[in-house]
Amino acid sequence: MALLKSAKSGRPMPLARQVYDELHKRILRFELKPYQVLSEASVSEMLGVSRTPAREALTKLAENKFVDVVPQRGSRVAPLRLEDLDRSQFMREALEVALLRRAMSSGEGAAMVKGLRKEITLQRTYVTFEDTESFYASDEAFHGLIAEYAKQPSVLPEIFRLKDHMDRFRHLMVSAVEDLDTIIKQHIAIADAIEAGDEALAEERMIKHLRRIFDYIDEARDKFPDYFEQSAEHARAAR
Amino acid sequence: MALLKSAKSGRPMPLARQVYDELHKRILRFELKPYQVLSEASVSEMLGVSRTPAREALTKLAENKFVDVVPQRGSRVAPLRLEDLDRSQFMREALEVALLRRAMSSGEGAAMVKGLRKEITLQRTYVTFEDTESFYASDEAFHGLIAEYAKQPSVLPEIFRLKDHMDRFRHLMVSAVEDLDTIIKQHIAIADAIEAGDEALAEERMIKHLRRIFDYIDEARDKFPDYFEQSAEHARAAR
DNA sequence: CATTGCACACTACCATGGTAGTGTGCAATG
DNA sequence: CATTGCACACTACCATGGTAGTGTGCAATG
Repeated sequence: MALLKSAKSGRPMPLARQVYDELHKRILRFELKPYQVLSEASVSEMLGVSRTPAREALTKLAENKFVDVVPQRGSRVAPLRLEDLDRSQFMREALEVALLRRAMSSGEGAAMVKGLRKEITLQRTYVTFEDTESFYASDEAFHGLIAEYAKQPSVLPEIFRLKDHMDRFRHLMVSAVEDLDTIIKQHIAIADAIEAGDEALAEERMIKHLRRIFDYIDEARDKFPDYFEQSAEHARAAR
Repeated sequence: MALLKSAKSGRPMPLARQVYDELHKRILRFELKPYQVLSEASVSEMLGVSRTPAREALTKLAENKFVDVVPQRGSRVAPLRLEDLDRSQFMREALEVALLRRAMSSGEGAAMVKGLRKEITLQRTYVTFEDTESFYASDEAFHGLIAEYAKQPSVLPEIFRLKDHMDRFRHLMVSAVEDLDTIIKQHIAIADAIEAGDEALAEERMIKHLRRIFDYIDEARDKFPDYFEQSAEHARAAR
Protein backbone atom coordinates (compact mmCIF):
# COMPACT_ATOMS: atom_id res chain seq x y z
CA MET A 1 0.00 0.00 0.00
CA ALA A 2 1.01 3.58 -0.46
CA LEU A 3 0.73 5.57 2.71
CA LEU A 4 0.19 9.15 1.75
CA LYS A 5 3.11 10.77 3.43
CA SER A 6 1.89 14.23 2.61
CA ALA A 7 -0.34 16.05 5.05
CA LYS A 8 -2.95 18.71 4.65
CA SER A 9 -0.85 21.43 6.18
CA GLY A 10 2.75 21.18 5.14
CA ARG A 11 4.41 18.71 7.40
CA PRO A 12 3.86 15.00 6.89
CA MET A 13 1.66 13.10 9.27
CA PRO A 14 3.50 10.85 11.70
CA LEU A 15 3.62 7.28 10.56
CA ALA A 16 2.09 6.07 13.79
CA ARG A 17 -0.96 8.19 13.15
CA GLN A 18 -1.24 7.07 9.55
CA VAL A 19 -1.09 3.46 10.67
CA TYR A 20 -3.69 4.16 13.33
CA ASP A 21 -6.02 5.81 10.86
CA GLU A 22 -5.62 3.04 8.33
CA LEU A 23 -6.25 0.24 10.81
CA HIS A 24 -9.09 2.17 12.34
CA LYS A 25 -10.70 2.60 8.94
CA ARG A 26 -10.35 -1.07 8.13
CA ILE A 27 -11.76 -2.09 11.47
CA LEU A 28 -14.78 0.17 11.05
CA ARG A 29 -15.37 -1.24 7.57
CA PHE A 30 -14.96 -4.81 8.84
CA GLU A 31 -12.15 -5.39 6.40
CA LEU A 32 -10.37 -6.39 9.55
CA LYS A 33 -12.85 -8.65 11.22
CA PRO A 34 -13.50 -9.09 14.93
CA TYR A 35 -11.08 -11.50 16.61
CA GLN A 36 -8.64 -11.21 13.71
CA VAL A 37 -5.10 -11.32 15.00
CA LEU A 38 -2.99 -8.17 14.84
CA SER A 39 0.58 -8.05 15.96
CA GLU A 40 3.45 -5.64 15.63
CA ALA A 41 4.91 -7.93 13.05
CA SER A 42 1.77 -8.50 11.00
CA VAL A 43 0.81 -4.84 11.04
CA SER A 44 4.27 -3.65 10.11
CA GLU A 45 4.35 -6.14 7.25
CA MET A 46 0.82 -5.38 6.12
CA LEU A 47 1.42 -1.65 5.91
CA GLY A 48 5.09 -1.62 5.09
CA VAL A 49 6.29 0.24 8.14
CA SER A 50 8.61 -0.75 10.90
CA ARG A 51 7.46 -2.07 14.21
CA THR A 52 7.72 1.14 16.19
CA PRO A 53 4.83 3.01 14.57
CA ALA A 54 2.89 -0.26 14.33
CA ARG A 55 3.29 -0.74 18.04
CA GLU A 56 2.24 2.81 18.85
CA ALA A 57 -0.82 2.48 16.66
CA LEU A 58 -1.82 -0.79 18.29
CA THR A 59 -1.41 0.69 21.73
CA LYS A 60 -3.65 3.60 20.85
CA LEU A 61 -6.22 1.33 19.23
CA ALA A 62 -6.29 -0.71 22.42
CA GLU A 63 -6.83 2.44 24.48
CA ASN A 64 -9.81 3.26 22.31
CA LYS A 65 -11.13 -0.28 22.65
CA PHE A 66 -10.87 -1.17 18.99
CA VAL A 67 -8.26 -3.78 19.79
CA ASP A 68 -7.98 -6.24 22.62
CA VAL A 69 -4.54 -6.94 23.96
CA VAL A 70 -4.09 -10.30 25.59
CA PRO A 71 -0.75 -10.10 27.31
CA GLN A 72 1.78 -12.51 25.85
CA ARG A 73 -0.93 -13.89 23.60
CA GLY A 74 -1.18 -11.20 20.99
CA SER A 75 -3.65 -8.54 20.00
CA ARG A 76 -6.93 -8.97 18.22
CA VAL A 77 -9.56 -6.83 16.64
CA ALA A 78 -12.09 -6.30 19.39
CA PRO A 79 -15.51 -7.85 18.89
CA LEU A 80 -18.60 -5.71 19.03
CA ARG A 81 -19.57 -5.34 22.64
CA LEU A 82 -23.01 -4.20 23.61
CA GLU A 83 -21.44 -2.91 26.78
CA ASP A 84 -19.30 -0.52 24.78
CA LEU A 85 -22.30 0.60 22.80
CA ASP A 86 -24.28 1.17 25.97
CA ARG A 87 -21.58 3.24 27.55
CA SER A 88 -21.03 5.36 24.46
CA GLN A 89 -24.75 5.81 24.06
CA PHE A 90 -25.23 6.79 27.66
CA MET A 91 -22.40 9.29 27.62
CA ARG A 92 -23.38 10.78 24.33
CA GLU A 93 -26.94 11.27 25.45
CA ALA A 94 -25.85 12.86 28.69
CA LEU A 95 -23.50 15.24 26.92
CA GLU A 96 -25.72 16.18 24.03
CA VAL A 97 -28.71 16.76 26.25
CA ALA A 98 -26.63 18.92 28.55
CA LEU A 99 -25.35 20.88 25.56
CA LEU A 100 -28.86 21.30 24.28
CA ARG A 101 -30.15 22.59 27.59
CA ARG A 102 -27.28 25.00 27.95
CA ALA A 103 -27.62 26.21 24.39
CA MET A 104 -31.30 26.88 24.89
CA SER A 105 -30.46 28.93 27.97
CA SER A 106 -27.97 31.04 26.09
CA GLY A 107 -30.51 33.57 24.88
CA GLU A 108 -29.42 32.98 21.32
CA GLY A 109 -32.00 30.35 20.57
CA ALA A 110 -33.32 32.17 17.53
CA ALA A 111 -29.92 32.41 15.87
CA MET A 112 -29.21 28.79 16.64
CA VAL A 113 -32.49 27.63 15.14
CA LYS A 114 -31.66 29.60 12.03
CA GLY A 115 -28.35 27.82 11.74
CA LEU A 116 -29.90 24.44 12.41
CA ARG A 117 -32.52 24.94 9.73
CA LYS A 118 -29.81 25.92 7.31
CA GLU A 119 -28.08 22.61 7.92
CA ILE A 120 -31.36 20.78 7.48
CA THR A 121 -31.82 22.41 4.11
CA LEU A 122 -28.34 21.29 3.16
CA GLN A 123 -29.15 17.79 4.30
CA ARG A 124 -32.21 17.69 2.09
CA THR A 125 -30.06 18.65 -0.85
CA TYR A 126 -27.48 16.00 -0.10
CA VAL A 127 -30.18 13.37 0.09
CA THR A 128 -31.40 14.44 -3.33
CA PHE A 129 -27.91 14.11 -4.72
CA GLU A 130 -27.42 10.87 -2.82
CA ASP A 131 -24.29 12.41 -1.35
CA THR A 132 -24.21 10.35 1.82
CA GLU A 133 -20.81 11.55 2.89
CA SER A 134 -21.75 15.21 2.81
CA PHE A 135 -24.97 14.34 4.55
CA TYR A 136 -23.21 12.86 7.54
CA ALA A 137 -20.81 15.79 7.60
CA SER A 138 -23.78 18.13 7.84
CA ASP A 139 -25.28 15.89 10.49
CA GLU A 140 -22.17 16.40 12.56
CA ALA A 141 -22.33 20.13 11.91
CA PHE A 142 -25.91 20.12 13.16
CA HIS A 143 -24.85 18.69 16.48
CA GLY A 144 -21.73 20.80 16.51
CA LEU A 145 -23.75 23.98 16.19
CA ILE A 146 -25.55 23.16 19.41
CA ALA A 147 -22.23 22.71 21.16
CA GLU A 148 -21.09 26.09 19.91
CA TYR A 149 -24.15 27.88 21.15
CA ALA A 150 -23.69 26.09 24.46
CA LYS A 151 -20.25 27.72 24.53
CA GLN A 152 -18.64 24.32 24.86
CA PRO A 153 -17.09 23.66 21.48
CA SER A 154 -14.26 21.66 23.00
CA VAL A 155 -16.72 18.99 24.08
CA LEU A 156 -17.27 18.13 20.45
CA PRO A 157 -14.12 16.09 19.96
CA GLU A 158 -15.11 13.99 22.94
CA ILE A 159 -18.54 13.38 21.47
CA PHE A 160 -17.04 12.45 18.14
CA ARG A 161 -14.82 10.00 19.93
CA LEU A 162 -17.94 8.33 21.29
CA LYS A 163 -19.78 8.58 18.00
CA ASP A 164 -16.83 7.03 16.27
CA HIS A 165 -17.26 3.95 18.37
CA MET A 166 -20.95 3.77 17.71
CA ASP A 167 -20.33 4.13 13.99
CA ARG A 168 -18.72 0.73 14.02
CA PHE A 169 -22.08 -0.73 14.92
CA ARG A 170 -23.80 1.51 12.44
CA HIS A 171 -21.56 0.33 9.63
CA LEU A 172 -22.83 -3.17 10.20
CA MET A 173 -26.40 -2.21 9.68
CA VAL A 174 -28.04 -4.34 7.09
CA SER A 175 -30.07 -1.55 5.65
CA ALA A 176 -26.89 -0.17 4.21
CA VAL A 177 -28.27 3.29 3.73
CA GLU A 178 -29.85 4.48 6.88
CA ASP A 179 -33.16 6.14 6.44
CA LEU A 180 -31.85 9.64 5.92
CA ASP A 181 -35.32 11.08 5.56
CA THR A 182 -36.12 9.95 9.07
CA ILE A 183 -33.02 11.68 10.36
CA ILE A 184 -34.06 14.89 8.67
CA LYS A 185 -37.52 14.67 10.17
CA GLN A 186 -35.99 14.20 13.60
CA HIS A 187 -33.73 17.19 13.07
CA ILE A 188 -36.74 19.27 12.13
CA ALA A 189 -38.60 18.10 15.19
CA ILE A 190 -35.67 19.09 17.38
CA ALA A 191 -35.37 22.50 15.77
CA ASP A 192 -39.09 23.04 16.22
CA ALA A 193 -38.93 22.23 19.90
CA ILE A 194 -35.98 24.55 20.37
CA GLU A 195 -37.81 27.32 18.57
CA ALA A 196 -40.81 26.77 20.81
CA GLY A 197 -38.50 27.04 23.80
CA ASP A 198 -39.71 23.72 25.15
CA GLU A 199 -36.66 22.24 26.82
CA ALA A 200 -38.30 19.01 27.91
CA LEU A 201 -39.67 18.35 24.45
CA ALA A 202 -36.38 19.18 22.77
CA GLU A 203 -34.60 16.83 25.13
CA GLU A 204 -37.09 14.06 24.50
CA ARG A 205 -36.72 14.40 20.75
CA MET A 206 -32.96 14.57 20.90
CA ILE A 207 -32.82 11.37 22.89
CA LYS A 208 -35.14 9.62 20.51
CA HIS A 209 -32.95 10.81 17.66
CA LEU A 210 -29.80 9.54 19.30
CA ARG A 211 -31.34 6.19 20.09
CA ARG A 212 -32.33 5.35 16.55
CA ILE A 213 -29.35 3.00 16.32
CA PHE A 214 -31.13 0.53 18.58
CA ASP A 215 -33.80 0.05 15.93
CA TYR A 216 -31.29 -1.85 13.84
CA ILE A 217 -29.01 -3.48 16.33
CA ASP A 218 -30.97 -6.71 16.74
CA GLU A 219 -31.08 -7.27 13.04
CA ALA A 220 -27.35 -6.77 12.81
CA ARG A 221 -26.67 -9.16 15.63
CA ASP A 222 -28.81 -11.82 14.04
CA LYS A 223 -27.00 -11.49 10.77
CA PHE A 224 -23.45 -11.31 12.11
CA PRO A 225 -23.47 -13.17 15.40
CA ASP A 226 -19.77 -13.94 15.05
CA TYR A 227 -18.90 -10.27 15.24
CA PHE A 228 -20.47 -9.82 18.63
CA GLU A 229 -18.99 -10.84 21.87
CA GLN A 230 -20.95 -13.64 23.47
CA SER A 231 -19.61 -14.72 26.80
CA ALA A 232 -19.53 -18.42 25.95
CA GLU A 233 -18.11 -17.99 22.50
CA HIS A 234 -15.60 -15.51 23.72
CA ALA A 235 -14.35 -18.01 26.25
CA ARG A 236 -13.91 -20.57 23.54
CA ALA A 237 -12.09 -18.20 21.20
CA ALA A 238 -9.77 -17.08 23.96
CA ARG A 239 -8.69 -20.58 24.82
CA MET B 1 15.31 7.61 41.26
CA ALA B 2 14.20 4.06 41.75
CA LEU B 3 11.33 3.11 39.57
CA LEU B 4 9.47 0.31 41.23
CA LYS B 5 9.63 -2.35 38.61
CA SER B 6 7.34 -4.65 40.50
CA ALA B 7 3.61 -4.50 39.96
CA LYS B 8 0.63 -5.30 42.10
CA SER B 9 -0.34 -8.42 40.19
CA GLY B 10 2.68 -10.38 39.14
CA ARG B 11 4.02 -8.87 35.99
CA PRO B 12 5.98 -5.62 36.04
CA MET B 13 4.38 -2.44 34.88
CA PRO B 14 5.60 -1.23 31.51
CA LEU B 15 8.23 1.44 31.80
CA ALA B 16 6.23 3.80 29.65
CA ARG B 17 3.40 3.65 32.13
CA GLN B 18 5.69 4.11 35.11
CA VAL B 19 7.18 7.15 33.45
CA TYR B 20 3.72 8.46 32.66
CA ASP B 21 2.54 7.99 36.22
CA GLU B 22 5.64 9.59 37.66
CA LEU B 23 5.51 12.65 35.42
CA HIS B 24 1.79 12.91 35.92
CA LYS B 25 2.24 12.86 39.66
CA ARG B 26 4.93 15.51 39.54
CA ILE B 27 2.83 17.70 37.28
CA LEU B 28 -0.17 17.44 39.58
CA ARG B 29 1.99 18.32 42.55
CA PHE B 30 3.57 21.22 40.68
CA GLU B 31 6.99 19.74 41.19
CA LEU B 32 7.09 20.11 37.45
CA LYS B 33 5.86 23.60 36.92
CA PRO B 34 3.77 24.95 34.06
CA TYR B 35 5.84 25.86 31.01
CA GLN B 36 8.76 23.79 32.23
CA VAL B 37 10.49 22.14 29.33
CA LEU B 38 10.22 18.38 28.91
CA SER B 39 11.93 16.53 26.15
CA GLU B 40 12.64 12.92 25.37
CA ALA B 41 16.19 13.51 26.42
CA SER B 42 15.50 15.38 29.64
CA VAL B 43 12.83 12.93 30.75
CA SER B 44 14.92 9.90 29.95
CA GLU B 45 17.81 11.40 31.87
CA MET B 46 15.64 12.53 34.77
CA LEU B 47 14.09 9.12 35.29
CA GLY B 48 16.92 6.94 34.10
CA VAL B 49 15.12 5.28 31.25
CA SER B 50 15.73 5.26 27.55
CA ARG B 51 14.00 7.53 25.12
CA THR B 52 11.35 5.11 23.89
CA PRO B 53 9.29 4.92 27.08
CA ALA B 54 9.96 8.60 27.68
CA ARG B 55 8.58 9.42 24.28
CA GLU B 56 5.51 7.25 24.75
CA ALA B 57 4.81 8.82 28.12
CA LEU B 58 5.14 12.32 26.69
CA THR B 59 2.81 11.48 23.83
CA LYS B 60 0.19 10.20 26.20
CA LEU B 61 0.59 13.18 28.51
CA ALA B 62 0.05 15.42 25.51
CA GLU B 63 -3.11 13.52 24.59
CA ASN B 64 -4.41 14.13 28.07
CA LYS B 65 -3.49 17.79 27.87
CA PHE B 66 -0.95 17.75 30.65
CA VAL B 67 1.80 18.56 28.20
CA ASP B 68 1.92 20.92 25.23
CA VAL B 69 3.89 19.79 22.24
CA VAL B 70 5.21 22.56 20.08
CA PRO B 71 6.42 20.85 16.93
CA GLN B 72 10.14 21.18 16.46
CA ARG B 73 10.28 23.38 19.53
CA GLY B 74 9.94 20.86 22.28
CA SER B 75 7.35 19.93 24.82
CA ARG B 76 6.35 21.79 27.93
CA VAL B 77 4.25 21.21 30.98
CA ALA B 78 0.88 22.66 30.05
CA PRO B 79 -0.23 25.73 31.97
CA LEU B 80 -3.54 25.71 33.79
CA ARG B 81 -6.23 26.56 31.31
CA LEU B 82 -9.61 27.70 32.46
CA GLU B 83 -10.94 26.33 29.21
CA ASP B 84 -9.82 22.85 30.21
CA LEU B 85 -11.39 23.25 33.61
CA ASP B 86 -14.64 24.43 32.05
CA ARG B 87 -14.82 21.51 29.70
CA SER B 88 -14.03 18.97 32.37
CA GLN B 89 -16.52 20.57 34.69
CA PHE B 90 -19.25 20.65 32.08
CA MET B 91 -18.74 17.05 31.09
CA ARG B 92 -18.51 15.81 34.62
CA GLU B 93 -21.70 17.57 35.61
CA ALA B 94 -23.52 16.21 32.58
CA LEU B 95 -22.38 12.68 33.25
CA GLU B 96 -22.86 12.63 37.00
CA VAL B 97 -26.29 14.19 36.78
CA ALA B 98 -27.31 11.67 34.15
CA LEU B 99 -26.00 8.86 36.33
CA LEU B 100 -27.87 10.23 39.30
CA ARG B 101 -31.14 10.44 37.40
CA ARG B 102 -30.78 6.97 36.02
CA ALA B 103 -29.82 5.55 39.40
CA MET B 104 -32.87 7.13 40.98
CA SER B 105 -35.05 5.52 38.32
CA SER B 106 -33.60 2.10 38.98
CA GLY B 107 -36.02 1.26 41.74
CA GLU B 108 -33.17 0.51 44.08
CA GLY B 109 -33.01 3.94 45.59
CA ALA B 110 -33.30 2.66 49.14
CA ALA B 111 -30.36 0.30 48.80
CA MET B 112 -28.30 3.00 47.17
CA VAL B 113 -29.03 5.49 49.93
CA LYS B 114 -27.98 2.91 52.45
CA GLY B 115 -24.67 2.48 50.66
CA LEU B 116 -24.16 6.21 50.35
CA ARG B 117 -24.77 6.78 54.04
CA LYS B 118 -22.29 4.07 54.81
CA GLU B 119 -19.65 5.93 52.85
CA ILE B 120 -20.57 9.15 54.59
CA THR B 121 -20.04 7.48 57.93
CA LEU B 122 -16.64 6.34 56.76
CA GLN B 123 -15.85 9.84 55.63
CA ARG B 124 -16.65 11.22 59.05
CA THR B 125 -14.26 8.75 60.56
CA TYR B 126 -11.49 9.63 58.15
CA VAL B 127 -11.92 13.30 58.95
CA THR B 128 -11.55 12.50 62.62
CA PHE B 129 -8.37 10.61 61.92
CA GLU B 130 -7.24 13.33 59.53
CA ASP B 131 -6.76 10.61 56.94
CA THR B 132 -7.22 12.77 53.87
CA GLU B 133 -6.21 10.10 51.42
CA SER B 134 -8.79 7.61 52.61
CA PHE B 135 -11.33 10.40 52.68
CA TYR B 136 -10.91 11.15 49.00
CA ALA B 137 -10.97 7.45 48.21
CA SER B 138 -14.31 7.21 49.93
CA ASP B 139 -15.44 10.33 48.09
CA GLU B 140 -14.75 8.54 44.84
CA ALA B 141 -16.56 5.47 46.12
CA PHE B 142 -19.55 7.66 46.92
CA HIS B 143 -19.78 8.82 43.34
CA GLY B 144 -18.92 5.39 42.07
CA LEU B 145 -21.82 3.85 43.92
CA ILE B 146 -24.22 6.06 42.00
CA ALA B 147 -22.69 4.89 38.73
CA GLU B 148 -23.16 1.29 39.78
CA TYR B 149 -26.80 1.73 40.64
CA ALA B 150 -27.23 3.49 37.31
CA LYS B 151 -25.93 0.29 35.75
CA GLN B 152 -23.15 2.23 34.06
CA PRO B 153 -20.01 1.35 35.99
CA SER B 154 -17.84 1.68 32.92
CA VAL B 155 -18.54 5.40 32.81
CA LEU B 156 -16.56 5.78 36.00
CA PRO B 157 -13.10 5.63 34.45
CA GLU B 158 -14.13 8.40 32.09
CA ILE B 159 -15.30 10.52 34.99
CA PHE B 160 -12.07 9.89 36.85
CA ARG B 161 -10.19 10.99 33.79
CA LEU B 162 -12.03 14.30 33.96
CA LYS B 163 -11.68 14.54 37.71
CA ASP B 164 -8.00 13.90 37.39
CA HIS B 165 -7.64 17.00 35.31
CA MET B 166 -9.65 19.07 37.74
CA ASP B 167 -7.54 17.80 40.60
CA ARG B 168 -4.61 19.68 39.18
CA PHE B 169 -6.47 22.86 39.89
CA ARG B 170 -7.57 21.58 43.25
CA HIS B 171 -4.00 20.82 44.27
CA LEU B 172 -3.18 24.47 43.86
CA MET B 173 -5.79 25.59 46.30
CA VAL B 174 -4.36 27.72 48.99
CA SER B 175 -6.53 26.29 51.69
CA ALA B 176 -4.42 23.17 51.48
CA VAL B 177 -7.00 21.07 53.17
CA GLU B 178 -10.30 21.51 51.52
CA ASP B 179 -13.16 21.92 53.88
CA LEU B 180 -13.97 18.26 54.24
CA ASP B 181 -16.84 18.93 56.58
CA THR B 182 -18.56 20.89 53.86
CA ILE B 183 -18.15 18.00 51.48
CA ILE B 184 -19.73 15.64 53.98
CA LYS B 185 -22.65 18.00 54.46
CA GLN B 186 -23.15 18.14 50.72
CA HIS B 187 -23.04 14.37 50.51
CA ILE B 188 -25.67 14.14 53.20
CA ALA B 189 -27.84 16.65 51.40
CA ILE B 190 -27.58 14.62 48.22
CA ALA B 191 -28.43 11.39 50.00
CA ASP B 192 -31.40 13.08 51.64
CA ALA B 193 -32.74 14.27 48.31
CA ILE B 194 -32.34 10.82 46.82
CA GLU B 195 -34.11 9.26 49.75
CA ALA B 196 -36.94 11.75 49.31
CA GLY B 197 -37.12 10.75 45.67
CA ASP B 198 -36.78 14.37 44.58
CA GLU B 199 -34.81 14.18 41.33
CA ALA B 200 -34.67 17.90 40.71
CA LEU B 201 -33.43 18.62 44.21
CA ALA B 202 -30.87 15.84 44.07
CA GLU B 203 -29.59 17.17 40.76
CA GLU B 204 -29.39 20.70 42.11
CA ARG B 205 -27.41 19.57 45.11
CA MET B 206 -25.12 17.39 43.07
CA ILE B 207 -24.30 20.27 40.77
CA LYS B 208 -23.63 22.57 43.68
CA HIS B 209 -21.38 19.91 45.15
CA LEU B 210 -19.45 19.49 41.92
CA ARG B 211 -19.02 23.22 41.48
CA ARG B 212 -17.38 23.84 44.82
CA ILE B 213 -14.01 24.08 43.09
CA PHE B 214 -14.97 27.46 41.67
CA ASP B 215 -15.11 28.86 45.17
CA TYR B 216 -11.34 28.68 45.33
CA ILE B 217 -10.22 29.17 41.78
CA ASP B 218 -9.96 32.96 41.89
CA GLU B 219 -7.81 32.86 44.97
CA ALA B 220 -5.51 30.34 43.33
CA ARG B 221 -5.21 32.39 40.19
CA ASP B 222 -4.34 35.48 42.18
CA LYS B 223 -1.64 33.64 44.06
CA PHE B 224 -0.10 31.78 41.14
CA PRO B 225 -0.78 33.86 38.06
CA ASP B 226 2.26 32.40 36.33
CA TYR B 227 0.73 28.95 36.36
CA PHE B 228 -2.30 30.03 34.41
CA GLU B 229 -2.41 30.61 30.74
CA GLN B 230 -2.94 34.23 29.94
CA SER B 231 -3.24 34.90 26.27
CA ALA B 232 -0.70 37.72 26.24
CA GLU B 233 1.79 36.01 28.46
CA HIS B 234 1.40 32.78 26.60
CA ALA B 235 2.24 34.55 23.37
CA ARG B 236 5.36 35.94 24.97
CA ALA B 237 6.43 32.63 26.43
CA ALA B 238 5.93 30.88 23.13
CA ARG B 239 8.10 33.26 21.22
C1' DC C 1 24.12 49.51 13.81
C1' DA C 2 20.93 46.50 10.92
C1' DT C 3 20.66 42.26 7.73
C1' DT C 4 21.76 38.31 6.04
C1' DG C 5 23.53 33.69 5.80
C1' DC C 6 24.93 29.62 7.76
C1' DA C 7 26.74 26.17 10.97
C1' DC C 8 25.09 24.19 14.93
C1' DA C 9 21.73 22.44 18.31
C1' DC C 10 17.70 20.36 19.28
C1' DT C 11 13.41 18.38 18.20
C1' DA C 12 10.04 14.78 16.65
C1' DC C 13 10.18 10.70 14.55
C1' DC C 14 11.44 6.17 12.86
C1' DA C 15 14.20 1.67 11.99
C1' DT C 16 16.53 -1.95 13.84
C1' DG C 17 17.98 -5.26 17.10
C1' DG C 18 17.49 -7.56 21.09
C1' DT C 19 15.46 -9.59 25.71
C1' DA C 20 12.50 -11.63 29.19
C1' DG C 21 8.46 -14.05 29.53
C1' DT C 22 4.68 -16.99 28.24
C1' DG C 23 2.19 -20.37 25.39
C1' DT C 24 2.43 -24.51 22.23
C1' DG C 25 3.30 -28.76 20.18
C1' DC C 26 5.79 -32.70 20.08
C1' DA C 27 8.75 -36.21 21.93
C1' DA C 28 9.84 -38.83 25.75
C1' DT C 29 8.06 -41.21 29.46
C1' DG C 30 4.85 -43.53 32.29
C1' DC D 1 -3.45 -43.74 25.67
C1' DA D 2 -2.39 -40.01 29.19
C1' DT D 3 1.40 -36.95 31.31
C1' DT D 4 5.17 -34.63 31.52
C1' DG D 5 9.02 -31.89 30.03
C1' DC D 6 11.27 -29.03 27.00
C1' DA D 7 12.73 -26.69 22.73
C1' DC D 8 10.71 -23.47 19.91
C1' DA D 9 7.77 -19.59 18.48
C1' DC D 10 5.75 -15.51 19.38
C1' DT D 11 4.60 -11.69 22.16
C1' DA D 12 5.15 -7.14 24.60
C1' DC D 13 8.57 -4.25 25.58
C1' DC D 14 12.78 -1.53 25.55
C1' DA D 15 17.52 0.48 24.11
C1' DT D 16 20.09 2.44 20.71
C1' DG D 17 21.25 4.87 16.63
C1' DG D 18 20.16 7.71 13.13
C1' DT D 19 17.54 11.27 9.98
C1' DA D 20 14.90 15.18 8.25
C1' DG D 21 13.39 19.45 9.63
C1' DT D 22 13.22 23.70 12.20
C1' DG D 23 14.96 27.36 15.26
C1' DT D 24 19.07 30.01 17.09
C1' DG D 25 23.07 32.62 17.62
C1' DC D 26 26.96 34.41 15.71
C1' DA D 27 29.88 35.92 12.01
C1' DA D 28 30.10 38.13 7.81
C1' DT D 29 28.35 41.72 5.18
C1' DG D 30 26.08 45.90 4.03
